[in-house]
Order: sequence, then C-alpha cells, then structure tokens
Amino acid sequence: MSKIDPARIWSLNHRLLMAVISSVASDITALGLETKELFVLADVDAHPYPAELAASLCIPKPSVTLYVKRLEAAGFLRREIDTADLRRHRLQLTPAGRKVMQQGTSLLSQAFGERLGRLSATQQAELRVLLEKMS
Amino acid sequence: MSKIDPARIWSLNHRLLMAVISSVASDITALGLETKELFVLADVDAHPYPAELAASLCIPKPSVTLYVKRLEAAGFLRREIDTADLRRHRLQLTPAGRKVMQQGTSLLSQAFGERLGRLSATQQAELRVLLEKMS
DNA sequence: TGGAATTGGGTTAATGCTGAACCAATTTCC
DNA sequence: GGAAATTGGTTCAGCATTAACCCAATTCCA
Repeated sequence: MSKIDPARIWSLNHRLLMAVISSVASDITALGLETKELFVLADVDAHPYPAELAASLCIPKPSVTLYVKRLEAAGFLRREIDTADLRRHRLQLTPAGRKVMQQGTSLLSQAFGERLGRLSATQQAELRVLLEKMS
Repeated sequence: MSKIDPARIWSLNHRLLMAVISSVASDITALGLETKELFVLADVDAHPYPAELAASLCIPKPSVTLYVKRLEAAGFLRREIDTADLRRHRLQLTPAGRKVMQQGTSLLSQAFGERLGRLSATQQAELRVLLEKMS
C-alpha cells in the first residue's frame, strides 16, 4: 500500500464528481434548469436564506442573487421578506420547483448510483460515514 | 442505517471538495496561478495533450486552449508540435512549472489532509480504494 | 489513390460569473 | 439614545468561460 497523498485523493474524487455531473448536465438543462441552479433548489429547504445558501454552497453572494432571480422568474421559487428581520428574504420552493428539483436530483442519483453500484452495500454505507466524518 | 441516496452522497462530497478548494484558492493564486490552471498543470504529466486534458478534466477545449496559453506565457509550460502527428501539441512542464505545481499541490494536500486526518490510516486507505473503484 | 469522416487545436462572439462598491436593516456598545 | 460596526442583499463593470464555427492533419475505406 503506497503512502497516502491527500491531493491525489482530492483530485481523484473531484474528477469523479465532475464526470458524473457533466454526464447529466444536458438532461438537467432539459428540465429548464442549470446545474448550479439545481444545487440551489436542492438546498433551499435546509438553507432558506440567500446568505446561508452562499455559505453552504461556497458560491459568491452575487451569484446567489442571480440564480434566485432566475429561479423565481421560472416559478420554481417564492421569495418573501422575513417579518422578523426586514433584510432577510425567506425562500421557499413552489410545487413546480419541488417537482423539478426532485427530477433533477433523481437524474443525479441515477448517474452517481451507477458508480456507487460498483461498491457493496456495506462499502456504500462506509463511504457515507467517511464523508460525513470529513464534512 | 437509513437508505442510501446517491444524490445526497454526491452532494455531501461535492460540498466537501468545494469547501476545501475555496479555502486554499487565495493561497494558490498567490503562487501566480488560478486553481483551474493548477489542475491542468497537475495533469500534464499524465495527459500531455490538450485534447486529453480536456477529456480528463471535463473542461471544454477552448478553456484548455486558454489555460495552456496562459501557462505557457507564465513560463510554466512548454509546447511543441508532435513530430508523429502534426496536429498534436505535446505539452511539458518547465522546471518552474513543476515547482509551482508541487507548491500548489502541497497547499491542497495540506487543506484536504486536515479533513482526511479525521479518519484513521485504514479508513483513509479504504476511502481511496472506494474512490478508485468508482472512477 | 482520393474523397469523406474524424480528430486536434484555435478563434470569436456571446454568455456567465464575480469583485468591488453600494444601500438598508440590525446589532453593538458607550 | 445614537454613532459605529455588522449583516443581508443588490447592482454593475469587467473578466472568465464556452458554444458555434473554422482549418489542417490524419484516418478510413471504397
């Protein structure tokens, strides 16, 4: 067993994720959604404020503004001022937004599931544990 | 143990990698290098032709053209026409290029190593095995 | 052999993204 | 209370990226 080189693992991992996402990118855009926008949609339930989304997804704030604007225009997102803090804009998926988010997520699951399928069920569970530990 | 959702694992993993890379981005640019350019530099030994780089890194060809042009201008890369196939441009790291690539890689290793350090040596090895299996 | 198809790489015009600067609401703290 | 600092969000100018198209070299195959 050769010595562990963190950058090598990072790179290997990065390549894997990029290959998966670019393999489904066209199917995702066919839903009327950019991949970056899908990430936002998929994270709105957990982080319903733009600033939180930016931090959670490591995206600059102006980009979030832009994505949210597009998603709202597309009818996937609703935006309302938070009554407790008039600076904050609380975001919420519309039914259409939730549906398209689930469809996009499903595409991603299918593509990544193909790779995951090369592992045993135990290994898949182990992988998740390892990733959670590092997160 | 809850059911495995591939998209969830993908997303968890993606977030982890993005957090790591954005934490070192400024240090990397301080080397006179953009992060995308570092990826290219780090892959030149394995894939010495632009088309190979594009495929390997999931980057569009015009982007590779641009990165290579910048890297060559910075003196990190040499480019020569392949005598066997006059269309191909064989790329090669210069000593300066290799040095800066190692420095950049080292920064990435340090940052990701912090996360990896939360795992035991066996778990780190296991992670690599799992990723390689999926690649 | 030689035309069609493929492949490597580049150019350009258009689009996407983001750093810097900004405003408004809130919080801090004297 | 109220000036200063912080935080949420936006705007815009400028840079980064890429889709569409191009050319030249190579390969395929009749």
